[in-house]
Amino acid sequence: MFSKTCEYGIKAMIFVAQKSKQGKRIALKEIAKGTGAPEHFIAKIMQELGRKKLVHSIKGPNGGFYLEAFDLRTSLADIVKALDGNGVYTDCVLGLKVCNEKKPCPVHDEYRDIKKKFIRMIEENTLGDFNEKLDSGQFFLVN
Amino acid sequence: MFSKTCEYGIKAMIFVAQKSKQGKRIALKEIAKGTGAPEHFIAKIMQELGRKKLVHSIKGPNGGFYLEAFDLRTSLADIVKALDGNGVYTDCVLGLKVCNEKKPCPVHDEYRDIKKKFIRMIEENTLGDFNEKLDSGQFFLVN
DNA sequence: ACATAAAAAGATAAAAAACTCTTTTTATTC
DNA sequence: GAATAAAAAGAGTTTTTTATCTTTTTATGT
Repeated sequence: MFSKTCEYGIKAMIFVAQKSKQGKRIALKEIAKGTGAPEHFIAKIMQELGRKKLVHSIKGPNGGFYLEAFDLRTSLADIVKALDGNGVYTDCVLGLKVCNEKKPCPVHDEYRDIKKKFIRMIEENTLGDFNEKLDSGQFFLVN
Repeated sequence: MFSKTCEYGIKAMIFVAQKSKQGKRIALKEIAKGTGAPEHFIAKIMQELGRKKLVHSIKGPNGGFYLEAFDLRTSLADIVKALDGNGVYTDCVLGLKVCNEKKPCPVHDEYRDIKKKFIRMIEENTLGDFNEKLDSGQFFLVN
């Protein structure tokens, strides 16, 4: 579904969002531990998310990654688009280059609805939502 | 979503099903052309599908791949399982090792319904269905 | 200013997926 | 039974993804 890069990225953003709420900055090492991602790999991912302004960071002692309150409005879709591109929106399930309403692939019609729901899911779930749900023990991020 | 291997495999099976209906055997070269897959690559894929008995073949002149009437009951899910494994059934969208009803990931509940629909889609669409729909011009397999 | 702690950047390596080439086996037809 | 046509099998290459290692830059506290 998502690339490993994207999976790690999502987990990391949720993790940072959580800690960030307490006004803390989080070091790569902690993010790696907290998400189960290899440290240097998650470093690259955070850099990319940083370039795309989805997360912020400060170098040096007491530095680390953090989110502004503002950033809690970031949706899963934003992260996915930043790391995996727009494939979720544009690609045919069967990988056909030509597949649209006029020239539908064998499952195009049936998939339309599924795709719509999936996109709604990633667009409507924000880091802020996850923070709240996590507080109330409604879900877990286990490795 | 699916691996390239799987995408090619699905297209190839639909293609063979179509031709097979006319009692023809189809050579790799034709399958490659018909699906846009590299010939030697689709060869490997057909071999694997052959081992798993989803398609049959005969060597030598006038040989090629074909399906029995029986095989038209093969579903997309059968092909996906043969080539990509059971990930679609078992894996968490976020790639978490632990994600279930007791320890749900952040989008587990919402994804449950989507997954269910997706699985229904691949299980209920068979090669036979595609043959029929194709005959009535309801869909296309373009590259 | 210096030591230190952290991220950023760059380069490299390992693993997996996608793709290709060559040889062997099997069936067919003449 | 020789020539031929096709798939099967095996080995190899390329590309992409995932992961690691090293160096540089930047900020902080003393």
